[in-house]
Amino acid sequence: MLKPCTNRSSAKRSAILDAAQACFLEHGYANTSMDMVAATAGVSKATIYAHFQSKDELFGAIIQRRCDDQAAGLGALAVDNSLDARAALTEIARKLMALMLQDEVMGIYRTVVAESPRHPDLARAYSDAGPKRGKERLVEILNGLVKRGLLDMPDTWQAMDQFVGMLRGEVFHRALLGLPPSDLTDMDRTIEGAVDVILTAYAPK
Amino acid sequence: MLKPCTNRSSAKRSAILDAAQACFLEHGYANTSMDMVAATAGVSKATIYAHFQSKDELFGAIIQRRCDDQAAGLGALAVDNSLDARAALTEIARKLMALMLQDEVMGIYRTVVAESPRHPDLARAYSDAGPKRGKERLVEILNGLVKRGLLDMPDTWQAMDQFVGMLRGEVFHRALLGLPPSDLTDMDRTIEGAVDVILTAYAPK
DNA sequence: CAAACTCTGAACTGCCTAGTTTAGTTTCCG
DNA sequence: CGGAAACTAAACTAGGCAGTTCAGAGTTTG
Repeated sequence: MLKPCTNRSSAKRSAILDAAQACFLEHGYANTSMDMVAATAGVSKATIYAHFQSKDELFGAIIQRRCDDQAAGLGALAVDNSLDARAALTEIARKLMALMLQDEVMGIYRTVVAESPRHPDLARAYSDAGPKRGKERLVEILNGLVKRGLLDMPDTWQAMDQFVGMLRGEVFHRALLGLPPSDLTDMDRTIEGAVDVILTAYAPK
Repeated sequence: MLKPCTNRSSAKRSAILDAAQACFLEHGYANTSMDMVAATAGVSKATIYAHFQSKDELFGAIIQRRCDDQAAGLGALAVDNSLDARAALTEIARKLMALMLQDEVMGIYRTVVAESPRHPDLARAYSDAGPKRGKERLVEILNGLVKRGLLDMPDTWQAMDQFVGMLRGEVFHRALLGLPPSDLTDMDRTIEGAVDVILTAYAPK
């Protein structure tokens, strides 16, 4: 009864998740009603409650699914082994920025941040399944560059955090608040700047 | 009628703002009812509507007031002119981190981020009155260091953004999601690391 | 003291919400 | 084909919410 498992059923389940995601990201958790989700999914409200016990559980399922998708996208973060340090860092930075600034990703982040005081367990789950995995992947990549002697990082984890921090900066901040990007937030300049700083600060002796 | 202006009146007004801020930050905008605010403020709901036209306006007034407070706090960002570059940057970083990580500041930021899709004008007002002013102040300070020949920054604004970005990093991210700080987010190490990187990257020739 | 201003408390309107139930319909699979 | 599982539409419960209204009480000021 709770989680039907035929083909038809799982199709409906997906439709519900898709619709709910769209609604939650657009209107926020509290401003989304189950009727709205039902209408968007083209499904009756009873069906939603056949698949998910409550609005909360539905919300959790969406975050979970998004994290899985995002984790899959992290595969794209691989870097060609023949590149020099500058090219490799620039490549990573471009991919990472593109990943982070997707509307969906920003929307999820906003929603989780918004609800984190009321859903702390969910915030943790999101952080572990999403950003944490991404950061681990980045550390691996940087370690690769260090092993090849292209960079000299005493603490790869910290260097990664600094790199990501610089990339986020104003661009990310404006995107998070939904403000139009300004001249000062030109992405390419941000990337180039961050790469320059990292290269200078962690140049091999 | 709309904005009474005697002493008693303005005392009530403050009480309402204090209570509303506490409620909004704790429960979020959508989950806070005007009855809740009235009860917290020890005031009747009618009185709230005598001072503020709507829940939205009340919300806006809180953000505005917080920004003013925060702007006042930026005065504390002054730096002793006798300090060398490392000491000056460390000093700024400490003050900035302390400022950003206050519960109130984090709460406001979370709430504004959460509501930005539904209140874009408010997001802009917040950004202009809060973070933007802080960043301008920081640029001034960095320019001071550049003029004294302690740093060589081709683009002070970008360097500032990088500095702040590195400072935020994992610490800020965890605080925003309400996660407990981990070993990896030790504040002093973050500060020292960011200062090191900036010093190396922007050392005068 | 008295008029003008301000606040209170409670009731009230009209609407929206999560979640349930019911009775009837569609789809699937053996 | 027949029964079981899944779905639908709509009504329903029970409650919460923004915002209004008003008679009366408290406060300020001239």
